[in-house]
Order: sequence, then structure tokens, then C-alpha cells
Amino acid sequence: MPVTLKDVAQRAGVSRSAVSRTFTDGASVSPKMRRKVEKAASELGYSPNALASSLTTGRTKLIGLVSNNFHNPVFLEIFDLFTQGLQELGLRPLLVNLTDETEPDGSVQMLKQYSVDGVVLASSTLPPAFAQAYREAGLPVVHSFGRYSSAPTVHIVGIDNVECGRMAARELLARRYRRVGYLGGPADSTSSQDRLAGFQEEIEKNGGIGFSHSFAGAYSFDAGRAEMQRLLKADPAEAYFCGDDVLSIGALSAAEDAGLDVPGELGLIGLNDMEMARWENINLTTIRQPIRQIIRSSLELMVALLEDSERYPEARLFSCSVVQRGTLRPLP
Amino acid sequence: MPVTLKDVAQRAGVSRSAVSRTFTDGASVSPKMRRKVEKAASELGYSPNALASSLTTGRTKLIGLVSNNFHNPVFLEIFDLFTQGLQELGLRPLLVNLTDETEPDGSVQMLKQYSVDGVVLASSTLPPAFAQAYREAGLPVVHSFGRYSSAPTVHIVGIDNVECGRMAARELLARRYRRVGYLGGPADSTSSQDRLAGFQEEIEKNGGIGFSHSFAGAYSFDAGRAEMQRLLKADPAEAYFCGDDVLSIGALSAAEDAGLDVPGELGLIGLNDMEMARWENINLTTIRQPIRQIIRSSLELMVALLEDSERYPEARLFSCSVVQRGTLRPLP
DNA sequence: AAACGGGCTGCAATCGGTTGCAAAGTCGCG
DNA sequence: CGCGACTTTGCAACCGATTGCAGCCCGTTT
Repeated sequence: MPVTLKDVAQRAGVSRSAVSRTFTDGASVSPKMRRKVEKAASELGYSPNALASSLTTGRTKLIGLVSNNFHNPVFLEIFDLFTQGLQELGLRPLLVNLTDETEPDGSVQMLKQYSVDGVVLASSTLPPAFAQAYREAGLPVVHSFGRYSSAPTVHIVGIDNVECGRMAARELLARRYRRVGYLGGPADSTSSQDRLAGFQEEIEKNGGIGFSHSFAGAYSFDAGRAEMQRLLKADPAEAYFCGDDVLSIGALSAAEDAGLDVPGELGLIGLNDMEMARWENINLTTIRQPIRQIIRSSLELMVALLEDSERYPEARLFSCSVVQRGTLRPLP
Repeated sequence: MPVTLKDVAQRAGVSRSAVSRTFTDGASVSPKMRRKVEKAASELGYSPNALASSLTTGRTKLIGLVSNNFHNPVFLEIFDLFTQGLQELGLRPLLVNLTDETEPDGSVQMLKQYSVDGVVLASSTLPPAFAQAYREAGLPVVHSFGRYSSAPTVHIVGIDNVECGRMAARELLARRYRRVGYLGGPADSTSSQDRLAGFQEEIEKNGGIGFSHSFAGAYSFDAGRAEMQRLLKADPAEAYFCGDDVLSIGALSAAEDAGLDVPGELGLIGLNDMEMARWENINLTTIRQPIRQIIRSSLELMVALLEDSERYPEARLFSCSVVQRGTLRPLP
């Protein structure tokens, strides 16, 4: 049923090489030959089999798009941008959903079987073991939204989570909150830890501020809501830095339920500036993470890596900025 | 770098066929041989190249997962379920993001180049031309969340949108709303049209009810909000059936902004029952679409189609049910 | 002891393309 | 008209696997 190189060659009365060459640019083909072949090809509706050619060229143009964040709505934006970007580059995303049971080795295996040219890890909650495993398998890896480290072993594109923590702290301090808290994502997520570290550091630099922290079970609405409900039961802080917008929104809902006025009685600042954060019934003050830029840069880096897979690992960090909306009280 | 069949064969001192056979089940291999090969394979870290084998077997286990709904948060759930389901079946999702400029032919081309075994269309807003194009290219297609037709030319799994429209109408009528409206998604989306048709039919069956309708530019928060803002300017209806939860949430935000009490002054009913619909600060009355079942069934159908691609096209419809929450006034 | 039969194994062709190499074709120029 | 240089073309090997077929080995049966 599918029409192959040979069919086209036969129909055009030329050799298979000739056909192959008219479809790979940079090859020398006379205009006459090209016309003949193209005519035959279009009559037959031929399109080259990318997988077969990958056998000899060694490139599949397949990129593993790996994530474990399928519950945070911001990742829909992220997948949208990644897939569009990849498509524009002529690359194809092979989507991999890492559930809790998935082991690094299993996914490496799978990506190797499909000979992906590279792997984009899109996650802020992935244990470093995954990136390591891919790298050790010899795959070019870009970890987007990954943890910054001063000696990265894998290419990272993202933000400085520690600095974001500090930034949130400064924002709360400037507003004279005296007792503040950090409501993080999963305790074992690197982004969650780093944001805490920066936040705590900056708070403690200023003496006399009450500080506490706790973690939600996941970066999700439900987890944020549940954790805030727990906090509200016993002497909550005046303002919280939530490790992600979706947690903030959950927390917000818990606060409203409890009849608390936000920002009057409880202040909240999130992180991400997801689309929903600016919905008028949410109107969340938050720290914006420049998603588009991070993704664009990740893809550029991936392209470079495909050229030269031995490229020295680098960390690309983008600065974040506070978006003032309605969940923190105004500056004094 | 990558280790191949030949390497393993050499190391084990056997023929390549032997190695191949130990890795394909159902082939006859003696236990002794199997041990030898497996030893060599694991020492070398061999894993078979799925793409190379696809050349001779004709199956890639690649499934095109095609959608154009990257702005409706419910689709994150949908992608999550699809990718997990596919992975459990040993299939790999090749994600395709259909943007507005994408033409059916282009995407067919691409999917053919990568020899996908089948295509899952996950979209409620896709022009029928796409499904048709895939089908004509000889690809097994399942259109999930697609339009039901009594003479389907392509396998459909979804809901009866017309019936959902009627259901919404009955819900509003039972509450004695006298002037109702339909706030649909994109005017050219089939789901949007069908929901309107059912809704209007049922409303008009009951005389004396004021009816109006309009369409939002997209299934998105912003579009829903903008359209509701427009409606509120000039003599709005008492209650609206919104073609999708995300529209309802946008509409809700517009209503709250305008200082309207929901459901006191304005009633809203959505469709989907996305996760967010039950967030306490939204608490949307809506029609639940059984997403998990639709996806499970789509995958089962796809598996069946891979066995027998000539299978006669069928439509699988799942019934929806109303989820009572807080955006419609109580029954009299 | 010879014939039979079934289970394993290896050979070699094949899947759809790519590519180095050498032969063939084209062209200008003396 | 002949020669050299350059372009175009086809041959054939190869990428990493699968598979029909024929032959081998080995245990049974008579």
C-alpha cells in the first residue's frame, strides 16, 4: 500500500539513488532529473519514510518530551509552546509521561529504543536521577524548569529558585508582615526546597520576623487547599509565599471558605504567573517566570546540542519579576 | 556507540537470527541459547532498535496523538490519561499540535513519514476534514470527543452533544428561568453547534421562553469572559448554558466583576465537569462528561483497530449527567 | 540400526532509504 | 575534433533488524 522509493524510481525510469537525492537537499541533481522524479513522486503520492532513513543517517528528528507534571495547568501552556516550537524546527515530540512508578531506567530504555535524537525534560519536580540517567545513556538532554546548580552536569534552562524565594521574602517584608510562612510543593521536589531556602535566608536576615514552613503533597489545587485548611486551624501566619500559583489558588479558596479577607487578613504571593493568575476572580499577586523565553531558549539549546552533543553543560537562568495584583496588601 | 544485534551475536558466538529470536516472543529458541544471548545482551547493555524492526514488521507502535485544544485546561487531564493509557499498552504517543495554520494534508504527511500505526484525534473543535484526511491516508483513526453522526465515516468516541444541549435546557426550564441564552464556543466548532441545536430545540418545545445565543471566539477563559461582558451590557438573559466549563468560569468572572450575584441574578451551567469546576471558589453547576471512560474506550477501540483496520466505523457515545453545584438557583 | 519427526539454528533475502565510488555525460576551449 | 574538468548518474554495500527455508541435531520408534 505505501509507496516507496523504488516505486517512484521505477515510474520515473531512474535509479533509486536519484530519487533519494532529489529528496535530500544539498545533493547534486540536474534540473531535468529533479522534474522527472518530482512528477512521478507526486503522481504516486510518495513521501519518504523518515524512520527508514534514520537507519542510515542516524537521526530520527524525534525528541523525547518528558514530564511528570500533568496536573499543573501551567504545563498545558508549556506543552503547547514546546510542541509548536519543535514542529517549527522540523522535530517531533515523543511524549513521555513519568508517573510515580516509572523508573529512570525504564524510560531511558524506551527512549533509546525509539532512537530519539534528544530529550527535553520539562519539569520542576523531577529527581536529578532522571536527567543523569538520560545523560549517561548518551542522549543530549536539556532540563527545562530544572534545578540550577553551580556545577551542572546536564544542561539546565530555568530560573534561580533561591533568588525567587528571596524576592518573595523581600516583597512580604516591604509590606511589614511580621509573621510569614512558606507553603511549598512536594517536600522532595528540588524547586520546592530551593524556594524555601532563599525565602528563609532572606527572612532570617531581618531579625524578629516569625517564620514557619510546610509542604503540600503536590503542585496541585487540592494539595494547596488542604494544606492551607490545615494551617488555618492553628494560628496561621499573616502572609504566605506559595511555591506555585496553583497552590496559591488552592490556598485562596481555603481562605475564602474560612471567611478570611484576602489580602486584608491573609496575604498570598505565588510563583509562575500562569494564565489563571490574572483571572479576575483570582487576581493573584505572583512572581512571574518567563515561560516563553525559557522554552525558546531550551529549544535553541537543544538544536545546538544536536549539532554538538559534547557541548559543555551550561545553566541558563532567567530573571523573574513580581507581578502586583490583589492578594498582598499595598506597600505602606 | 549504540550496541546492535550484530554485536550481541558476535559476543555470544551465535547468529544474528538467534539474537533476534530471543527478543521476539513466540519464536522457538532453546533455553541454552536464550541464556547465552541474554547474558551477552545484558553485558553489552543491548536494547533492540524499535524503528529498525518496524521496517520489516510494518508496525512502529507509534500513535499520533493529535489535538488543537491546548488552551482548555481539561485537555491536560486528557493528555495525561491518553499518554498513560498508551504507555500501558506499549504504545508511544507522537504528539501533534494543530495550530490554526496547520492544514490537514501537512499533518497527514508528517504522520505518514513517521509511519504511525494509528491516530487518536483528541479534540471537540476539529473540522471533520482532518479525520477524513487521516482516514483516506489509510490510517486507523479514532476521534475522541468528536462529533457524533448517525453515519460515521470514522470511529467516534464521545458524547451526544445534542442531547447534552437538551439536558441543559431541561435543567434551566425546571428552575423556571424565563429567558435563557446559549454561550457557545467557536461558531465553527461542531460540538458548539450541536450543543446549541439540542438546547434550542428543547427550549422551543416549551413555548414562551425567551431564547438567544452567541459564540465566544474560543474555548477559553478569556473568550468566555469577554463574551459575557458583552452580553451583560445589553439586557442579558436570566441564565446561560455555556458550551464548556472554561467558558462558564470566564462568564462567572465577568458576572462577579459586574457585581451580579450568581446564581441569584444570573444562572450558569457548564459542560465537562473539569477539575476546576469543583474548586470551592468556582463551584460550577455543570454537565459531566465521563472523560476517563471516553479515553479508555478510545484506546480499546484503537487497539482493536490495529488488529483489524477494516473494522466498520462505529460511534461510541457515553451518557452525561448533571452535577448540581452552586451556579443555578435551586429547584422550585 | 535405520528411518522418522520435531525442535533449533543459520543462511540469505528483505524492509526503505543513504552514500562512497567509479563510470558516464556535458561542456568549453584550443 | 580531442582533451580535461566538472557535474550527474547508477551500482552496490550498508543501516539494524525480521523471517522463510533448508539443514542440522537428537531422541523415538520399529
